[in-house]
Amino acid sequence: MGSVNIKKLALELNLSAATVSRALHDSYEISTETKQRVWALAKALNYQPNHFASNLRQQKSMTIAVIVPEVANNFFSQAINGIEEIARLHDYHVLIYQTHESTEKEIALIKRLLSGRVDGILISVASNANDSEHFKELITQLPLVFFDRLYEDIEAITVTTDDYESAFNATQHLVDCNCKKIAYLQALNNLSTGKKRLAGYLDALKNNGIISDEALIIKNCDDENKNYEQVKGLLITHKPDGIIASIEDLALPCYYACNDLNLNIPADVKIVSFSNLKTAPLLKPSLTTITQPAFQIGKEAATILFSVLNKKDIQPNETKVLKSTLMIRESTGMG
Amino acid sequence: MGSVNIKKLALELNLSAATVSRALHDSYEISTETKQRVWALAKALNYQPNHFASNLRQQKSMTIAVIVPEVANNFFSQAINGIEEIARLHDYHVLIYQTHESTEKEIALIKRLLSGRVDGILISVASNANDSEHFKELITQLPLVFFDRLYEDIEAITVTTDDYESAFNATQHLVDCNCKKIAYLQALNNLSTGKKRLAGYLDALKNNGIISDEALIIKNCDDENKNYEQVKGLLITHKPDGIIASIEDLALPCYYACNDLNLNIPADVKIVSFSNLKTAPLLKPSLTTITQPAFQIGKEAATILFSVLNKKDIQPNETKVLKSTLMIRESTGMG
DNA sequence: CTGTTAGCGCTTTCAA
DNA sequence: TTGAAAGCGCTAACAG
Repeated sequence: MGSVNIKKLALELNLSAATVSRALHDSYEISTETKQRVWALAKALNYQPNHFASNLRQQKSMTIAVIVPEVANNFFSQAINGIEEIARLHDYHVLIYQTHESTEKEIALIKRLLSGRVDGILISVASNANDSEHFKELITQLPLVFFDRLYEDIEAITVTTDDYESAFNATQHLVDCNCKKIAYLQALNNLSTGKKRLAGYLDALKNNGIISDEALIIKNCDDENKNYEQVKGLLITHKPDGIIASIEDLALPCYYACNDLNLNIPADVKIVSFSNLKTAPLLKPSLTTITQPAFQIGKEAATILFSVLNKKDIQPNETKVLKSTLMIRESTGMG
Repeated sequence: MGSVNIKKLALELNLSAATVSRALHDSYEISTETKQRVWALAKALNYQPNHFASNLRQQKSMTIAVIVPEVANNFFSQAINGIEEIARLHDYHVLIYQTHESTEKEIALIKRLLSGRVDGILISVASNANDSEHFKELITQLPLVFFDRLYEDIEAITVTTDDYESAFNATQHLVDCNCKKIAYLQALNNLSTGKKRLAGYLDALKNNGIISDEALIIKNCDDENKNYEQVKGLLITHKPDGIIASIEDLALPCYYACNDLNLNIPADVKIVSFSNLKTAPLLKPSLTTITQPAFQIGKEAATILFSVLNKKDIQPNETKVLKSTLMIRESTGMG
């Protein structure tokens, strides 16, 4: 709180506060000479504008909020990176909040944000999503863009990836590798993201005349150990020769379980996972991944949000779908 | 901007704005009955206080800033996670900024933050640190805590890990594994973090009667490919049997180079890296790591910052040093 | 081109 | 226990 404010500058320069304010904003109404004087003194005294005052006055905050389930997640941290880049371009600040996959925290957060604290929101919703009620009011009050994870019953701007197609292609890839029994590790069951991935898997099977089997579909749960036990049980009981992990965290138990059961990847069982893990190629053996363009998604979502904030004409339910990349890395499993 | 404000509540309740404000803050001066009425209406109309107005008035922002080199980094994203947890406990908001390892961006940022936008700052400085001048002013104006990466010439509160000891122990570990020629991949050369790690390595060598060799020390550069080439060159020319990577990103070129040169890890060369990579145990072969308690560091740093904000008695140069963990994972290199 | 005035929404004296 | 009034720092309308 450098107590040097506009009033002080005005006093020192024998000008009015209004003139100083205008000069600082490089207004066309102010003479070059006056501007120079103001700028010089502002610099000399290291004047820093008080954002709260100007926000209060202008009813805008030059701040956006990003709400994600977790920051410590390869996808989200990269997306935030992209968002941050665009925000800086617009001289905006970025508030980051985590829901830790809890809708309750999401609701509490959104309530807090309705106070005009931010001009817009970028959100990827919590996985235990059930009730989208809290968004109904929100979207009438604040520009909002959903990225990656969204509520289907809310008409809003969304930036997602080709979840259906990429799961479909991944499954087809396993079929092409002669897998006969392809299991699926399901997550985000409540969200369109999860539903589409599952649908892609199921349709790809059907397309190849393979009858899907409920027993080959494992539902993710919060407990890491339980996930591990489930996958291990699956491998023992049903001996699948292919597995699709619908989120990164579910690929890990596959590796551990295969190791414990002396199963060879990919000789005995091939694994494909949705993942933004940088070191996927270095895993033992390399993990074949469906990689979402996280950084790009962040950039796109932020760009659209700023278009709305700047009143560019954007459809209120504009949807952008980016492409994921299937990175096939099959090794013999011996190396 | 729910246009329901204190004035509106006051009008509706036939009270003055002052009374409503006091009631909302549960002031002892207000009758229970009035409080009840105010709370009821506030809830009914979904009143949300305007932070900017109250911040302006109270000269505090209920917001802290976190400045990190990158969000998409296993250490920093986990640290942010810890910070966020503590901030929520105190009902504070968290602004996140990235410097992308550029001191210039750091300086620009800090200037922006001097406007009273935040009540305190948690920072891990950019790696090309050279000039700490911009902090000299900052620390006189705002409570600030350095975590992990700091400027040595600034008297400030710091939360770090045992960089010297952990590098020392890692080197000793390699010596104990019969390594005779231990290389070091140096990073963060300008920072105490990097200097201490290097010193730990050098002292451990000396302690074992091993003469250190400049040629075995490779300096990190921004270019990934160049790092790879350097490491490859090191392996070809000097054939080290042990390598310490002082940051996670430098472990990767080791893996790639060894692979290209048909060198077996750890049979031909053992690798230890500072790293917070969750999948380190799954790498081909497993990576032995020095893991910093990132989440804990974030929590500690934030906790100390809030102690300062709440005027608890804290030494102006309190330093906290947490312990890293050496996670040894040696495999035959055949699996 | 510059100044005057008013007010953003809230909190805090001071007075009743 | 409540109200009136002032002001945090800034900017926008209006006037000159």
